[in-house]
Amino acid sequence: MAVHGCLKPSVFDNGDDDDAPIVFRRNSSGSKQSQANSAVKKPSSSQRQDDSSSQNSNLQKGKTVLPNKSSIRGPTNSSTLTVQPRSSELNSANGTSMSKPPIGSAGDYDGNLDDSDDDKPLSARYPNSVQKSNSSCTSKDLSSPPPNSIAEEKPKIALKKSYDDDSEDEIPLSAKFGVKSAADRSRKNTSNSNDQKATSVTIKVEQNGIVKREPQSTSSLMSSKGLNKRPLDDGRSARPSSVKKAKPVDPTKIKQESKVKEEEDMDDEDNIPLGQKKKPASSEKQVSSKKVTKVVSTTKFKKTTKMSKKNAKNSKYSKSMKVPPGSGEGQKWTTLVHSGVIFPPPYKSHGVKMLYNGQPVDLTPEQEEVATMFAVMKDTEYATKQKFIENFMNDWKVILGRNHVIKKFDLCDFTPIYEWHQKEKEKKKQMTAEEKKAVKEAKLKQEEKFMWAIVDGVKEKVGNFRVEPPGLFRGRGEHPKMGKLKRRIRPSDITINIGKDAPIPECPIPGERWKEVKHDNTVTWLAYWNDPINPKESKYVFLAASSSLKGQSDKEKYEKARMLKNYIKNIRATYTKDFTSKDVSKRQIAVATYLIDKLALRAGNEKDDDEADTVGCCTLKVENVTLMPENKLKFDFLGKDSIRYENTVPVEAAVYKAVGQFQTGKKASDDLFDKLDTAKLNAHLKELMPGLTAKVFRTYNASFTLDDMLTRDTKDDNIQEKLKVYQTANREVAIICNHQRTVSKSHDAQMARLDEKIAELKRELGELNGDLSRAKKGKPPARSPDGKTKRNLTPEALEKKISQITVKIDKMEMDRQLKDQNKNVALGTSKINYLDPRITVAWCKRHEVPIEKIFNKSLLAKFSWAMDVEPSFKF
DNA sequence: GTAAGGACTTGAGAGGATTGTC
DNA sequence: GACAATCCTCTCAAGTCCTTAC
Repeated sequence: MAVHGCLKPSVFDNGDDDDAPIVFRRNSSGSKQSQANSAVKKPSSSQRQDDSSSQNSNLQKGKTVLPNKSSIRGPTNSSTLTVQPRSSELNSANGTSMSKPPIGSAGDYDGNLDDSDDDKPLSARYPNSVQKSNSSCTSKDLSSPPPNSIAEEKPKIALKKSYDDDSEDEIPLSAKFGVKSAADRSRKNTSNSNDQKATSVTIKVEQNGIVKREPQSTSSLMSSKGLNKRPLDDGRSARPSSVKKAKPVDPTKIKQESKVKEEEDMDDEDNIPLGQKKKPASSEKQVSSKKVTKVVSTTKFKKTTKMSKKNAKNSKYSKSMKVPPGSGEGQKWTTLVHSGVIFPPPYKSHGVKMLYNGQPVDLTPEQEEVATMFAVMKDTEYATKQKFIENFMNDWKVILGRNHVIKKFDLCDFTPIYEWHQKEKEKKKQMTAEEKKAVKEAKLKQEEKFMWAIVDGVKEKVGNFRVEPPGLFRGRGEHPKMGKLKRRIRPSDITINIGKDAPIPECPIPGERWKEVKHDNTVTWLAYWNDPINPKESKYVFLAASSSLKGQSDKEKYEKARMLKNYIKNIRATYTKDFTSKDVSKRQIAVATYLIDKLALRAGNEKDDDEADTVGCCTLKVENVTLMPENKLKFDFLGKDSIRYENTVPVEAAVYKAVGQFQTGKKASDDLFDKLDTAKLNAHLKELMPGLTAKVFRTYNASFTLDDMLTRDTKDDNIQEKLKVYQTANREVAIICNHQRTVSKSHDAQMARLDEKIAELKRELGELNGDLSRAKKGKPPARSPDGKTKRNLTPEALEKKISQITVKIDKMEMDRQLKDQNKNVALGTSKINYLDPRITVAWCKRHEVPIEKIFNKSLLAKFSWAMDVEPSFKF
């Protein structure tokens, strides 16, 4: 078929852009509430998408999947997915346009035309049916190299390479892509400037033997309240974040182990597939890696962490990684001082009596507290859920005691307490500004000491120093434990982690004591307690996102995703080959990896029965995937947070066939990948790239898409236009990652108001145009609709006014469109977790966009480590 | 080999703070 | 100044992935 016929596997890929990229995107407007709400008032989401597609050629030409049945997670959960081509392909007639900076330019990461397509997220690579419907692709094409007609339009070197690829699956990538070293150099040039900066900071650390502040430009962002920041490359960076609870180091062994470590690294190379072993390594790079090995080898790593370490070694940042004085293996800090945690205030009885069977009932403060927990949730959807009510009643009855009059939920009337609560809320709202300020200051004063920790002499913000108050568990989706009482946490539940020499935080509740005090410097948590709902699980108190420890970890995450770019071609070749493997396990791993790569699915760990029934890739059930005509797969399942994932995508014929095989003879509720779990999948991925796990693909896909779209679509426009480009790219990523949000209750009203305003402006514009033509004939303006006489303006003044109103209308219409498009897409999550901030910072620098327009104060602090990136940075 | 536990990241939503509009 | 819209921060649930124990 035309659709899948164009889906060329990477292994047959000619390494070029001829297989025009698409993004398998979700139609945001079809998501969640929109299906329920917008159907009447507006064209269907899919229609809208299509409508806009005709207007906005950049992103909107796609094939729309029909909206699905009603949402599962309340009315707000479903999302309609649209298979959309990326604008790059649309901008080029034959799909060869995935723009890249010229080879050797500062922004050129690989500088290799042949790799240009391989570097792309898979989701960005395959053409869709619409795009290629007129092409001559047939199903036969699936296993064949692309037709020459396409390849011919490429530079010759690319064409030649494509056929080399076909025949050289077993050849190391480095051999296949000898040109790569040039690209490496290019990348080196790009990134070294960053390294140098980081390194210079690190050297100072070493020489002084003290912790040094971050470069001025970064620290100034953090300097509010006199917060000092530790540079990220202060040495801890040498330790892989995955190293946990490692054994103490014997300093006498350090030198010896250093040597052993190097040898081990070399041995390890044997275990790495040939393709990666020598792959990007120019000799220059290898030398630098060796140096790093020596430096970091003062730390003894367990075998299992070596991958991570090698990962770090490959990272450009590893060059500046030094172990700080006094640190050991897996060590996260040397000294740690903090004040522990703050507890919620004890319950204060309000004395308002609820009704039972119409009669007021007496409750003890403890009983009343739980009743109040339920009463204040009266307005929420939870209060109507049977499971929630059932769990609440079960736990409340324990507190009420066997002999209490309250037996049945149906006879309970919580309204008096609910009304009391509403009044309290209103009272709070009615407080004067001064009163509110006073309350805020009092709270701040009380909490100030808990807000900070001193880590290795540097003051760092603590993330969540407040112990969670008691309440009713608000599990998401159809969580079997929703409504259960989350009891009050006491000091005796809490384990404190603090430096050995630091004063142990005073227990704030007289007569009680901490459960335990530990001095474990291989972890970053300051305190934890067991979750009362899931005692197997813990709640941790960590440093804030802006802390250096978190920043370091963040940086490593993005470097790992960036590294995937170098391996992706080989990985795709491997799984493509395995689509047809006789070994079912291998075939399942191949298909699962393909789906994770292509659709940015989560790994999907096994879940217990007492958790919400959600799935990820490895836990997909047969019923979650439907084979559709023309080699399409329809996915429909509840993912993380019970957010519905709905998508219909064309896949390669081999994948389609394999999925059909995996389903054969199984029940709807059986696992699609019965031979697979996340451990096996990740173990396999690690064979393909050090430290690679399923979630790295999400980061890679997201960051790559952002970088690509920003590079491609940013023009020399005004800031507003540039910001629009950024928001569009951000949105694209959010859709790929399935980041949804509930449509605001007032959305429709807001839209209506905007429409009104636009209509009013248009009416005004019409009048002005009439006045202008009258003015040009020397006539006075016509009376306004309400009969009033208007000022007699000159044609010039009228033209100016017309121009102003036209601009206003354009802006308003643009705002309206964006608002409607984004009504159910959450942009924040990807910005916080998936988009390498260096891409944003570099783009802002290149295009003179104030970074504050993109990152708020919190994000600026969180990403302080990325602020010094060179404008030429490429993901 | 696998289940359980531990340590972290990712995620949506609530509600407060700020900004815009009239 | 009042109100609405938007932005931002905080909260805590729910994931991932690693280590440990058996």
